[in-house]
Amino acid sequence: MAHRTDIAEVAKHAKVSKSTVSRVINGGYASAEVKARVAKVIAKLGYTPWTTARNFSLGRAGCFGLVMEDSQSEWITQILGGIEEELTAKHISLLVGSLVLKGTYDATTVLSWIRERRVDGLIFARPGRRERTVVEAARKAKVALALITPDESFKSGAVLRSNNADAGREIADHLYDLGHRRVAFVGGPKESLDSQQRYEGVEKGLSAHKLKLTPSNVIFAPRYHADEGKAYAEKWLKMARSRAPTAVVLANDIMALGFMRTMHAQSVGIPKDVSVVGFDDIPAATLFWPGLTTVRQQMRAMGAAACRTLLTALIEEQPERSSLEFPMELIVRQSTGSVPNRSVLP
Amino acid sequence: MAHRTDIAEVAKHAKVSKSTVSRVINGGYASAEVKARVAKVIAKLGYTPWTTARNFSLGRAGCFGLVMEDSQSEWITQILGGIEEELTAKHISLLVGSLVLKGTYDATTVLSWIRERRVDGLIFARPGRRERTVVEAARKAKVALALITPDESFKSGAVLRSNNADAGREIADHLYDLGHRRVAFVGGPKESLDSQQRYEGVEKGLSAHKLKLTPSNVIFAPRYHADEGKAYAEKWLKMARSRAPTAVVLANDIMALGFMRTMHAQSVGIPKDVSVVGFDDIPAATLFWPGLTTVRQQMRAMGAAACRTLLTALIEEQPERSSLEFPMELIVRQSTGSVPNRSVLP
DNA sequence: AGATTTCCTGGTAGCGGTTTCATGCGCTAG
DNA sequence: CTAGCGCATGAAACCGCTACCAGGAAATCT
Repeated sequence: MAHRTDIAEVAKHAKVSKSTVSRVINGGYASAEVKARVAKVIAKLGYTPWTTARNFSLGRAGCFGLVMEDSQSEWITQILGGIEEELTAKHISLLVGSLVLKGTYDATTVLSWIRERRVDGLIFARPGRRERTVVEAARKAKVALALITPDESFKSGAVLRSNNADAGREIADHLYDLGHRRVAFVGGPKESLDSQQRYEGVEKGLSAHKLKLTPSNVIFAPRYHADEGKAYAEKWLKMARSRAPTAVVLANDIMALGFMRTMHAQSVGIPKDVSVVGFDDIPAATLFWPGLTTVRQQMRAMGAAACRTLLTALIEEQPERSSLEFPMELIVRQSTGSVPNRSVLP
Repeated sequence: MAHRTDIAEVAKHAKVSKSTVSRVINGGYASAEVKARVAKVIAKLGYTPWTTARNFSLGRAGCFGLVMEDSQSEWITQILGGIEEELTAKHISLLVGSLVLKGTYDATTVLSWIRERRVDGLIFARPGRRERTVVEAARKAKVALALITPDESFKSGAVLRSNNADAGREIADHLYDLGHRRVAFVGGPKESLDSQQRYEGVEKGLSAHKLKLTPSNVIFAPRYHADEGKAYAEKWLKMARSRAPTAVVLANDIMALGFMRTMHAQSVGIPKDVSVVGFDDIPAATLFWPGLTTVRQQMRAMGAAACRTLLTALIEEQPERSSLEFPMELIVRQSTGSVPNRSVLP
């Protein structure tokens, strides 16, 4: 029963046509007098345009989609925060889908979003090789794209990436300043561009101080997992202390925490005996003791920027490719400290 | 230019009317022969109904909204997983909004969802006192409601809650079996029903073994924060070992990790010197050493159930109130162990 | 056999906005 | 004075789908 006021009713009360009301709302031609009168009626009746009808009329979905793997959900809060910031008041909504990878890759959810035209744009957080199919489908369907990824090889959409290289250099400087001369790097999978770029950054940073990452001190783990940190810890424990690295940089926080955890269990002091640096600044990084020195990505800013590019893409034609870089922020906590005495001496 | 096939085109090719095509898609009357013919044409043309148009025609939004505080985002992945499970293939989308509480409470985003009829239903994860306004607004606007909360006092919507009491009892049993006789409980804010129920559960469980939570071993911290765990750790360290609790139950994992971290720093062994139990099973609980014994909420199941109730509410009239309880699962890791020798003796 | 009932189908009317088009008005320029 | 222009307005078309209604055919019941 509860009657719902629609634009026609507003028009009737204000003694104008539907078109005029629509123009007042969306800012078309209208005399000051009419504008005021209509606004008053809208306020009195408590009218709000029905979003679904508007979207339908405009031929759009009024939605952006966010696609990420489950495992990347550490960032979800931050990305969502950034997205919300931009989308609130823009009359655009956000769909969230995680591509849960149950053994075999299944992108049907996102593909159906595209087919059913439920999204006007898609934000991919860290798309991998497997997401290429989806990205390609989106491109063909003229769905706007924003890709949060270090991978520059995508041929369409706006790419937003963190400056891994600079972050690596910053870490190298930080460790050098603390007196470290033997540094190890534990990367993620070889295919991971993040891992690759982080490695190169650290390597460059060290070489600026005439230091090298010797091959024996570099490992690329098959996956980003705490156990890989543990595995390296065990390797470290077997080394002669005089030759063991005094600082270890791991390509993400999970591995770093795995490393620290094992060291803890073996009573190796951090940072007394070895300093540790991670990447990503996941929430758990502060909960640990010692707090993990790590590098934070500007996920919030990237989420917001992704939305802005999508919004502009809805109006203007989206350019073939665009690229935007975000600096990372070194967060120094307690897991890094001065080099142990044993290694200051020759 | 790219022509988009609509239902009329399908109708033309199949030599039937639009209505018939619609019926074939949505399962109305249609002869087997017609069904087959239409299905064939749909497949050939690659036709998919446009969701926005359908929603518009059906007078709905085709969206549910998820509302949670930033601080509860530990659960977001699980809840999302459960929701997706239910919503995929149901042609309903999900909006996510976090009510970021910037000093003063601001619910405008969600209120605008309701006003603009952008959601058919709302899922609240742990609504607090402040969310009552929004819940009330939703009720008035006939938006379906699902509330994941231990609070039974909401007057409308489906309430989904974890069985904190049983979980508390299970913890008590577990600790008793390990030989613990002096147990402490660190709760969250007094107003937190979760905290309250968890306390009562542990208390009941212990009393079943003729044990008591003495008032001196019970604390309710002003907030769920790692520092509160730390504060209790400091208190514990000051106690005479012969009288200090041999096991500490903290009302959430964050506090538990804060506690463990401080103990670590003071070289108190866990579980050698004291056992620790948390609540919630946040991701970091496994990363710590020792792994934290904790209780897991079935967030995934609750998210899924929330969707199901909302979906049925869209069809039938939603009942005034309903309530559903989910068991919690005790996850025994390494932070709990046999009681230290010192306290087995009288 | 005739009267219902059940099944199948097409025409048409919305759903609630936006947008195009035609028209009218008042002003300025030629 | 009139042509031309910019602004203001209303009528009507349109977006793509579903729902209602009417009518015919087939099956079932008396």
